[in-house]
Amino acid sequence: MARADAASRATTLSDVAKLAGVSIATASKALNDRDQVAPATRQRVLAAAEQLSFTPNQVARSLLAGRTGTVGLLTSDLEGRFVIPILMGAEDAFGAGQVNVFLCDARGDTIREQHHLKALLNRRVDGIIVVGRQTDPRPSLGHDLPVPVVYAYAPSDDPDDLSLTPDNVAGGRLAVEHLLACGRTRIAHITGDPAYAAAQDRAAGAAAALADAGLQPVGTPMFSAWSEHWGRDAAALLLTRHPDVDAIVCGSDQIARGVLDSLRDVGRVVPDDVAVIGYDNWEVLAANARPELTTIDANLQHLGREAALRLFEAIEGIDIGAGTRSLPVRLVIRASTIPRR
Amino acid sequence: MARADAASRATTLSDVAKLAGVSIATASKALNDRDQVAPATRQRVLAAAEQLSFTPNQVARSLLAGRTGTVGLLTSDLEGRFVIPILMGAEDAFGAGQVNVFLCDARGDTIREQHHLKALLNRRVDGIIVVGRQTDPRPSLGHDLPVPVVYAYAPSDDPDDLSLTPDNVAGGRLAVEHLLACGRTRIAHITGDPAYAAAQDRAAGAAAALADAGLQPVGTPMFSAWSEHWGRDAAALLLTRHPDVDAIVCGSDQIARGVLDSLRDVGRVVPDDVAVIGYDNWEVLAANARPELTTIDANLQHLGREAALRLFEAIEGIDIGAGTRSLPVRLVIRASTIPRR
DNA sequence: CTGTTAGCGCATTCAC
DNA sequence: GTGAATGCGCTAACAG
Repeated sequence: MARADAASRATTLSDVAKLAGVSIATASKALNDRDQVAPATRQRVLAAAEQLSFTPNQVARSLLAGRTGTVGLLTSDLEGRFVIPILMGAEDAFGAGQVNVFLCDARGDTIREQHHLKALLNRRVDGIIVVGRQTDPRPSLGHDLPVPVVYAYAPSDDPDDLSLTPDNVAGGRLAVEHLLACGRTRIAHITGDPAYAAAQDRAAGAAAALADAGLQPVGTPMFSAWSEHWGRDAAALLLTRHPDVDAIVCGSDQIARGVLDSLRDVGRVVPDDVAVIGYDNWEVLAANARPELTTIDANLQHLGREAALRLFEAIEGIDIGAGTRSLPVRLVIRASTIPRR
Repeated sequence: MARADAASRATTLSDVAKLAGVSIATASKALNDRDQVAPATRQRVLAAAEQLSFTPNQVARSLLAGRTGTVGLLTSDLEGRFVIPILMGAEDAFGAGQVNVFLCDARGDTIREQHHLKALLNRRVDGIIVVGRQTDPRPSLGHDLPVPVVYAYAPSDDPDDLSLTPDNVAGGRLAVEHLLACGRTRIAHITGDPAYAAAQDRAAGAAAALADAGLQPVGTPMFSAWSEHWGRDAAALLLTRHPDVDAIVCGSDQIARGVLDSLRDVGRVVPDDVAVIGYDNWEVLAANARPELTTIDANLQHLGREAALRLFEAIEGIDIGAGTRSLPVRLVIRASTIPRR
């Protein structure tokens, strides 16, 4: 196990000052590039610091500055595949600078969330990002907090908060428009739990795009679960009722995998007979599908980065506004909609 | 956006003391349950603290105590599905108590790792957990650190460090033993990249279990990529060469999914004709497979929790020992090895 | 240019 | 019991 001799406390500024033969004030100035110090002494101090491998105690600095250079990342579920890229993006944006991230997983429990919130505040974080696991609005943390808050993925239910969420309506629209561009006209929609805003929004976007093109959807959107199983069952049902379908928009990559499976079972060739498009661009599912799956990518890492940048601005005192902003999504084209050359 | 009136600094202990009409020393004692304070005054202080909704500044406390109640979680890749449950387990073990976690993603870059390490040290974390993405040994952070370190998943290459890693040999063995118990005797192995210790260890465990049973493996272990594609190709090849195979141990759930796919293509019924077992218990893949996939679960969340607990002990000054400890894995039985009743 | 002084917010001696 | 003083490590005023 790694544990240095506990006797030797971390070297402190006064150690450096002593070694350099100056006061701790001058040592501080020298190390912080303040200009009121003679070049020679600065060199001595720097050398001393180097020799002792001195690094300033951020805790002391934080206490003095009233700012810690830390932010809290409050999430509801870590296992969800949505929060991870967002978290990466945020860590990315921050990590580049001088700020570190406190990760707190509330496990979807309000009590625990409050507990974590309080802990973060006690640690004097400079700001907080709240990351939800659905795009449905979640309760606001309120406005009586001493630090700014940005909501990512799950928007706050309070329009006075700033929330960043992926544009699911645009995603649904994008999917249909791609299929239309591929020459499809008999387009059906199989998606997940109707209680999710994500399901409703994507369906709405898809429907709107169809309407804009003067087309009717094939059947009504089929809602149920976000699972591969449902994708299989739904596709089987769909093919019986509407054998003339030539494209299926799926609410998730999981569903799309199930759909592909069923299509293969009944001998329909993808994309020649039926084109299939997923949602999420979950690599392990989309890139390994047969054929590989065209899908919508919500750009979550970018979303996380944006949230971090906005928070950073707010911390700097800049007004970042409020409301829920829908961030653009993008189409990832693979073989399930475009035949290979 | 949420930002309280910046004018009102956070209420401090002296505010409470003033309101309660006592010195800040007594206020401190009252709030910290020290016994040298009259019940009446304690009540007054508590009431004042409540009224001002006072919460002690952890930064100041940390500076004073020399301990921050924070730990660093240094990981190489967040997107890897291995680090997430470990991270959850650690967050879990810590979150219950009074410690918070700094998350640092080094993106697999040594430079960035050093950078983060330094930042964590400057923030005076009480300890560090290093989480790798493979079970291959990784470079030690060294022993000249002022805080204890525990390595999770990827062990340190230095035997003087404490490392916790899943027991892949036992996993391979467990898989084969289960198949043997199911009455299979013609067992093949399809796995991933041979450069991974995980692939080698699992293969070794499987081979040992076969040998113990006095059986020969069907063909030699097939190594290549950790992908569904490879699973399909390998299974197809295997069936041509060894049509009499009655069970396949797969190095990952992804590979197993590909194997299942190929088996279905050629009309082999799982598990009746051929039993299939995966590795990782990656829910989205295993639970949605046709049939659902029996697999090995590495208990990563438990591993994360253990790492956190060991680190905590080390912080408390308890000797946690050193070396690489392999933590037990478990079998998750689903329909791909046991026919449904 | 340099050093002395004064805190940041809190917990802990020690007198009273 | 209570409160004045001390200091955690550092930076920002000043004064020299």
